[in-house]
Amino acid sequence: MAGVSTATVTRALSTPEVVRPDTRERVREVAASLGYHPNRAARGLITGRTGNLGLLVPDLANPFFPSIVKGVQARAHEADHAVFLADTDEDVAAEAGLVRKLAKQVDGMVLCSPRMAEPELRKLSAEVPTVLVYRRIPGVPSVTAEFLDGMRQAVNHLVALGHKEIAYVAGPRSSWANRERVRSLRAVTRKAGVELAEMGNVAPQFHGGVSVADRVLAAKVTAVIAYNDLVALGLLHRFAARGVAVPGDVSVLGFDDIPLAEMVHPALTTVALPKEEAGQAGVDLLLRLLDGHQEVRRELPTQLMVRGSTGPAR
Amino acid sequence: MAGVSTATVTRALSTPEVVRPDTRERVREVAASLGYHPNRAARGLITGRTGNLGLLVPDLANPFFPSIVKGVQARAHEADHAVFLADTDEDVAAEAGLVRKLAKQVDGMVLCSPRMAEPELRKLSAEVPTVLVYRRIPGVPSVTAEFLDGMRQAVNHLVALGHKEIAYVAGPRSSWANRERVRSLRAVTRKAGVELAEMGNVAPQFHGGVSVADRVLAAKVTAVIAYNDLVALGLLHRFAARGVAVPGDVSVLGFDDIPLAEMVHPALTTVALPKEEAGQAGVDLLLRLLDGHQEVRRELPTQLMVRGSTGPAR
DNA sequence: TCGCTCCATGAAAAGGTTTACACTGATCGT
DNA sequence: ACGATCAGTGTAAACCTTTTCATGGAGCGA
Repeated sequence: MAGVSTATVTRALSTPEVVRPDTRERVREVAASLGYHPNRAARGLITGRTGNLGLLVPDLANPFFPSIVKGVQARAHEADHAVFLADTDEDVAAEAGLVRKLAKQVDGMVLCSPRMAEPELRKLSAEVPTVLVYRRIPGVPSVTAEFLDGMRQAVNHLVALGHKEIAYVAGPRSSWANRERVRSLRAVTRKAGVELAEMGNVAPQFHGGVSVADRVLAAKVTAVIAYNDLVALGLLHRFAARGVAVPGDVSVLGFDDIPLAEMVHPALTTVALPKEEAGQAGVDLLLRLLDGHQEVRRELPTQLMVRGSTGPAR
Repeated sequence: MAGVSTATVTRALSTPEVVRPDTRERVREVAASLGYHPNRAARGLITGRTGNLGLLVPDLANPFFPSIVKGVQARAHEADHAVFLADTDEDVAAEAGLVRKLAKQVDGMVLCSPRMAEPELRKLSAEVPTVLVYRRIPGVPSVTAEFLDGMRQAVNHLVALGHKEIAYVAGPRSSWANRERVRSLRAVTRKAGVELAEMGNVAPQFHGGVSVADRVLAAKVTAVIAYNDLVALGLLHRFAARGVAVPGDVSVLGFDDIPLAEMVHPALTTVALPKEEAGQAGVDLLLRLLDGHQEVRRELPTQLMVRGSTGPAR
């Protein structure tokens, strides 16, 4: 319709600088008037790039993840990539299979804090360009946050309030994030001369916090740090039911800063992890990886959000 | 490698019954040992089916939607389809564009309560097979819930508790769901002889509830039904801050039954809408639509969840 | 034994792009 | 005025499947 060959059409659209300006404009106008867009499947066939990214999350119902998905989504669309989403429903066994299935149709994958074992994950990352979000494995590009610094802020805050004995409610043993948090917390409390009572491991969910709340009280601590906000909310819930005042009797501190943290009463003091930013950074790293660059790792800052659930020690 | 042509390979894998059993097995073994899987893009080129579905949600940060996404996701994977996710960030203007971009790469789209204007939506559904979730438009397949019945349960519950004057905090004017809820609520309250005070419209979010809470109190009602749970939680938050007892002074009732509803104190009484089920049903309808069946509409049941935020009228 | 049917398989086209290569005409230097 | 260069464009192959059509051989009835 523009009186040119298909080759010129393709050039006018994807490498505009090589066609004469008037031809280019004509082609583009006709394309627009026809609503023509190149078929991505056909293009992928020859370029080897699909323009699609895969994103894997363990459980979208955990409010931590939707924010990450949003970040990935937004950044990917900016870069004109579409996003395949897979939710494993915390099914570790299914994870690898899902990734492999998706791998065929994408240029690369963003894996969001998978529980998968390290060797498996490493193998996967050799098969398909992969970026890890909130998990770190040597040699695999990853986005994480400064857990150590976050913990330091949290503990310093509690110390400043006069707390000397702190409980930590641990998350799943197989979770990398939990191991990191424990490690950071031990280091920080040792340095601060604070006594640390570890308990758990609980499921990283509301009911996990509910189930461990009574043990926390029995430990006679004046403050408790939870693996994440959901667990902290579970603690708050059970404390309220037992008539334990927060922060009067015990201070509660979470991790993640999910939206709910602000909505409950008392609002939850928590260490905010970058979520949308992490998703965006994940996509950035992945796209750069696809372009041959080899940026290995990015570590984002954390920020203590002081709200109502922490106060002076009893 | 199996000593057969590509044609036989494709047959052995996709229409096994037409090749001789021994050939079939040989091909399959070789395929497995090579880790061969047909390239979906190339297949799509000729079959016209991509095996991909598109899913559009207005805001993944609204806890109502992740559940739906999970449902869509799960059902799609069962049917061996992958899911493209798009989050419009409540940007109505971008919605149609996003859908059109995605439309090229998918067999069909599940549109989750889009704000888009009806004519636009109708046009879109002519361009690409479409199923609407939580929105109904004549002639377009859709999945909704029995709002009227849900409202009846809610109002009957309040009436049984002795409430005679009820406020409704409306959601966005452009939202179909809001219009439905208002319509149902008016019908039900009229029949029950209950006085209805409507206020709003507010954003369907926590801060929407916070911002309207004082007006609700000023209206001197004994119970309030919120557009959705987030708004209800906003109300609870502000009531708590003002020292208004729930349900002592005022009963609060939400809509949706998002996970948070159970986690706050007092736990929120709410009308549960099927979420995962709606997502699954959406995929079911879409797949059936793609097979030429024309199931037009599905309406799922709702269920009042009585929790702590409602009690006898003051 | 002949001809027919039917089953299993192969050859080739088709699907919508991109890209290597070839070609044309104009510009430039001499 | 001639050849070389270069910009702009077209031709055709390639990407990886699926599917239509053709082919060959076996089985069967007469």
